Amino acid sequence: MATGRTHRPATRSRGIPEATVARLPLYLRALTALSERSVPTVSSEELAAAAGVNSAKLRKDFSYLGSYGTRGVGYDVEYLVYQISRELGLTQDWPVVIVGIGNLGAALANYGGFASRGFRVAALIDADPAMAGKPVAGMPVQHTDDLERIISDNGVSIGVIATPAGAAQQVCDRLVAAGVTSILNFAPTVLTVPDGVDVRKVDLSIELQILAFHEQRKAGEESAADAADGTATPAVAKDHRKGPDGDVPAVMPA
Amino acid sequence: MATGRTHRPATRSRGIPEATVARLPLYLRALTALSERSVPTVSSEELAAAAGVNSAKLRKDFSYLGSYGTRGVGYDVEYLVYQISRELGLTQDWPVVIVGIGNLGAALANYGGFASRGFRVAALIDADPAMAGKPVAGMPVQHTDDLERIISDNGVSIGVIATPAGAAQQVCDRLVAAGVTSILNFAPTVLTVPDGVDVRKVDLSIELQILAFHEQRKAGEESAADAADGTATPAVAKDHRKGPDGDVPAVMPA
DNA sequence: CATTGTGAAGTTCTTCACAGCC
DNA sequence: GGCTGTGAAGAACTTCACAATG
Repeated sequence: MATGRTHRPATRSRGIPEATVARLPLYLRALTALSERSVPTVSSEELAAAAGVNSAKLRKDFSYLGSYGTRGVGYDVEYLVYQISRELGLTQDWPVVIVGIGNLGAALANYGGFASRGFRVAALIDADPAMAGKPVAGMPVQHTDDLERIISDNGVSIGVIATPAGAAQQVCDRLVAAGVTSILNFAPTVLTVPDGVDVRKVDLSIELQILAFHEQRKAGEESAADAADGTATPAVAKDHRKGPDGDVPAVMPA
Repeated sequence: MATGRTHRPATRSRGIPEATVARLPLYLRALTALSERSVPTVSSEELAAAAGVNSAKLRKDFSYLGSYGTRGVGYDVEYLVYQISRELGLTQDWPVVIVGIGNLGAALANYGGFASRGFRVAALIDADPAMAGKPVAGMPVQHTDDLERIISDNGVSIGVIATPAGAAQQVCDRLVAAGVTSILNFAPTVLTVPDGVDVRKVDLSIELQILAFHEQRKAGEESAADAADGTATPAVAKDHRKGPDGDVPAVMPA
């Protein structure tokens, strides 16, 4: 399955676990906040709390990057910010295109979090001719016809798909053919891509469905046996919000 | 510090693995598409392809729900749709509130994927007095002052936070105090909640950072494979994304 | 006999617990 | 003394492979 892999001596990192990679941005965000407050060093315990993970996990994660801490002291904030940024490839500029400028696409275009992390929105692309030229987030929307040229001219390797589900695969194919090798997909559909292309997906309704599952679990402990029943009994499950809050008070943020 | 311990793995006897729960919405989406095409039955192989997972995993996932298939034949589409919907708690109506009606909040309010999955946007809430009364997605924005009443009146147990990072924790505390027990957080900050409250997180810039990491890795290995010869033939690709997916694209460890 | 359902093996991730160092 | 770094144990998840079965 793994295509012929060659050594990549550029970075010393020998395979950082995917789970760790997924947390690095979290650490980076917490560290950036500390940096802005001019905090010079931080312990794994403090940083872990700020990032919402446990300290053993954080230390283990950092151990994959190298030994960047000082025993008895902690980690140098600035130094860590730099190391993690470098590891994530954020020391360079990544031009991205957003395809599909509907409500979500426009919101993404306006989202400040991209620019502040080394991502530059190079172009906004939409299939609707009526959108062409219209300014969104201070930049004119361009037509899909020019997709290939835009990708090429700007050296874009990361594309964001915010089109309706029906158009996503087609857009994806064109992005990939034009040279894009990483895609962030907001369309609620499974994208098929060639080897070597990374796809991450964000599905808003899926997140809610997962919450609903757990919510349902909380709602009642009474019905014990309603599982592998087999009988398709049209559930009459009625929405029954839990009692008038008689529970835990909000946690006090430090 | 954050909550000392935020356990959730209280997986009782009949607990469905979290990784499986995260995939159920994916299966449901694929099944719904088949259902609309009036396909009566589907094999694990076919359904797995449509959902972007491998068939062994899918069968294993379904085995946690019960024995809903027929050996030699496959799964009854309608029946599975019902069973998964029930398992996810989608046979009931879930009123949700969206707090923070900026670009993203408005996009979420307009997102059709919620309604079609049993989620009903019960109210839009914003702290800006200028927004109050303004219609967004055909419904008037209400002021934060009324948050508690809105939650209570509508029996809301799921809240979506789309405010700036600085306001998120405060909004979260109020939602929780008012009775919300599941939160979908779009603000780029770690939320601290009492035990019993679920938080899922979607962070757009984190997703891009993870892509950037892999993108950086690719730089160096010449992709002799898919030269863009115009044939955007998506070979049977693998959506080799890793991670807790359901859980990690943007999942909060809690 | 095609396909499910599932023990068992394999892999990845998390947590523990403590040696090692400042 | 305080805190990092990490081997090892443990838990969760994935994949294999094949018996079971309609």
